[in-house]
Amino acid sequence: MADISTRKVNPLFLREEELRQGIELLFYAYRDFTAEADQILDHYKFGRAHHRVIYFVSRNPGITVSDLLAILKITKQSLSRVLGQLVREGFIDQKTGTRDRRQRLLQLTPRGAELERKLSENQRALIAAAYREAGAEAVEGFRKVMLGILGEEDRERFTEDTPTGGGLRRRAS
Amino acid sequence: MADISTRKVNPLFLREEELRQGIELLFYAYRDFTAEADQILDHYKFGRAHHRVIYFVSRNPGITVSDLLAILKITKQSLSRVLGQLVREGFIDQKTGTRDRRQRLLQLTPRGAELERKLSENQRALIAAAYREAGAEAVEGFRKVMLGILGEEDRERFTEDTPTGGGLRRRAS
DNA sequence: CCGTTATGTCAGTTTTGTTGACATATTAAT
DNA sequence: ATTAATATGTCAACAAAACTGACATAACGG
Repeated sequence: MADISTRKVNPLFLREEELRQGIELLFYAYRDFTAEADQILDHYKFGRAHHRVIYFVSRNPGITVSDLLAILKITKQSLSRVLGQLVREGFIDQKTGTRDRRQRLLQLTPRGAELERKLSENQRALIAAAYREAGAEAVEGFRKVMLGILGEEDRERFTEDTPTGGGLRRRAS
Repeated sequence: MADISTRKVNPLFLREEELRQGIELLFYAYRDFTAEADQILDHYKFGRAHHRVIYFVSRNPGITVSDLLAILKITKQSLSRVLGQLVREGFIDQKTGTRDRRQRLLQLTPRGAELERKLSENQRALIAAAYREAGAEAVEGFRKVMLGILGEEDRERFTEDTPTGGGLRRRAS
């Protein structure tokens, strides 16, 4: 099946080495990308999970708990722990929905917004530097490939100009 | 504050949005990319940590424990747990170094190599599909941006044609 | 011989995830 | 109006994967 000679015959055959490099690029980039904010989080005694919650609440003010769960793909018990901490310590605000009073709409408090800014500042700077160095054309390629890697369900988040939560379609449930 | 009209007035707005998309592309792509192999690993009662060890040992046959630690950036106690399991269950082989008999050179057993192939097959297929769909030019852009994101120390791994461990320079220690 | 290095191990802790069961308030449907 | 479904929360137990700190052993290098 994976005969070496295929390489010469089939121009679409992607070299093993090229693909392995792709795997490793993802590993190293993600490792170094997340390492940035972790130091700041330590200072607040928070972890990466708190960061993700803060980030997506910031991106989608007024998001419901279940929509947040759909994004994070974790259990409500896991979310509850970190979300509870963030609410108790005054970084996130819950207000009962007006249309549906069962919902707890989430939004950052000023304090939460300040932490969010501090956290993503580093990451934006890192991305910005990489974008600047690589050039606009490379960025377009980066986007194309990344969109191909992530699941179809989430792809639309990047094609619309509404933020993450705006176009949240209901899950199969 | 975040008035929609800002977009027309402030050229930094689009930039901000562009950078946030970059952050999210990394989050979603990594989440979905790793989700693939996790199911196979469950079957062996292994986790993502085992996968990383298997992967990098495969890429760098005869790698030392400390070089592996430098790549993974975890503590030796953490590594010891998963590495111990992999050795005991016959996926990885340790042989005493000949030049330096303190070293335990790591390599996959046939069984380990089989698992590695099974695991990365999915990931390679995912990358391959994304590459193929995006086109060669986009792939070059992807590589450029990713290299800009990951730390300078690891960048050389991708410029040489030797695999990951080949050019492992000594750490500052 | 002695200091350093490479590796391993014991013990305890933290973060972040999991399952399963159950409780409450609210909405929607019959 | 009652009942079923939904949105959320909570208790409890557990597991994976990281951490710190302390200590042990073997081998290298001067």
